[in-house]
Amino acid sequence: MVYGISMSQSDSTTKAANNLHRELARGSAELAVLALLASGRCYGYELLKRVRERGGPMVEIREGTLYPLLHRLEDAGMVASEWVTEGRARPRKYYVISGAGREHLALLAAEWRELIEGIGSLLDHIEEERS
Amino acid sequence: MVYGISMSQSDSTTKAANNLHRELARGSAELAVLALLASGRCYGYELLKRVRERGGPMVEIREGTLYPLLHRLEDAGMVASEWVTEGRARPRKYYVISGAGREHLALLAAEWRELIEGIGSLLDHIEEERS
DNA sequence: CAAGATGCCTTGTTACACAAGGTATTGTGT
DNA sequence: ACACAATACCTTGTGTAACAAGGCATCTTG
Repeated sequence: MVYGISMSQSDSTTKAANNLHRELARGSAELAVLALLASGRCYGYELLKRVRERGGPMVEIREGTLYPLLHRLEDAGMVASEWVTEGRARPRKYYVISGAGREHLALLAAEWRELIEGIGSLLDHIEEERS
Repeated sequence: MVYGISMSQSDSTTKAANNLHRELARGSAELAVLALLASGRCYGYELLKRVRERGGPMVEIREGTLYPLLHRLEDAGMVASEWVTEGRARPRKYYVISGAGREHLALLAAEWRELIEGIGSLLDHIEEERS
């Protein structure tokens, strides 16, 4: 009505409410993957499982997210990859973090801490007002 | 080359490294705005200043981000708006958080805590390996 | 022999963040 | 009087990550 958009309110409301939690975790996939690779080399499918085990419900990574991410990181020189065939198993593409990758991880982790602090201070503020 | 974009690799590398910190903070704008509005009504320009003061360097919000966000929140019923003209000053559009907005804020805050925990457990894990 | 797990990948869609631009008023410095 | 910054709202176009959905191929299990 105000902006002349031909969309019912219930639709936009539902959409907004359902999808928003995805936005919060945006960009965290990169931090998660680099953090895991800092512990040792992994192949893609392995990363998917590890994130699922240790990352909790908000850090889920899908295949359609992970593989393009790994390719971006490799193009940027943050990781290197290597195909490994063990015995009769299917070939796996192992990823290893590079020096630049570790530096970038340190930067990302620092920014992550700053973000936590910033949001935390905004959230703490409501608590004060309400008490 | 890979994506058909006429961009040298050094450019794309630089770009990736520089812009990634924006991705981490993605989606946090909504949480920040709702948190501020939970303390009391605000107008847009005021929100920009408050986030700058209390949000820290990672929670910066630009005008081109804030105003569409407020409109989305209003369309979704999370906030209500009201034009107020005080004396001879320029009219201000005040936003007030709604009941649904508070519920949504609580949900977002809970998800935020889960995200912190998940990423935290992944980051702690490297510390262990390296010690 | 079918179905699921393993393991890699891509294309198309969606949604947000932002740079850049616009409009208009008020206050400040010279 | 005039320029400039601050106030205060807004939009369009571009970039990009996340994802759903799909594909390919092998191995294991019922």
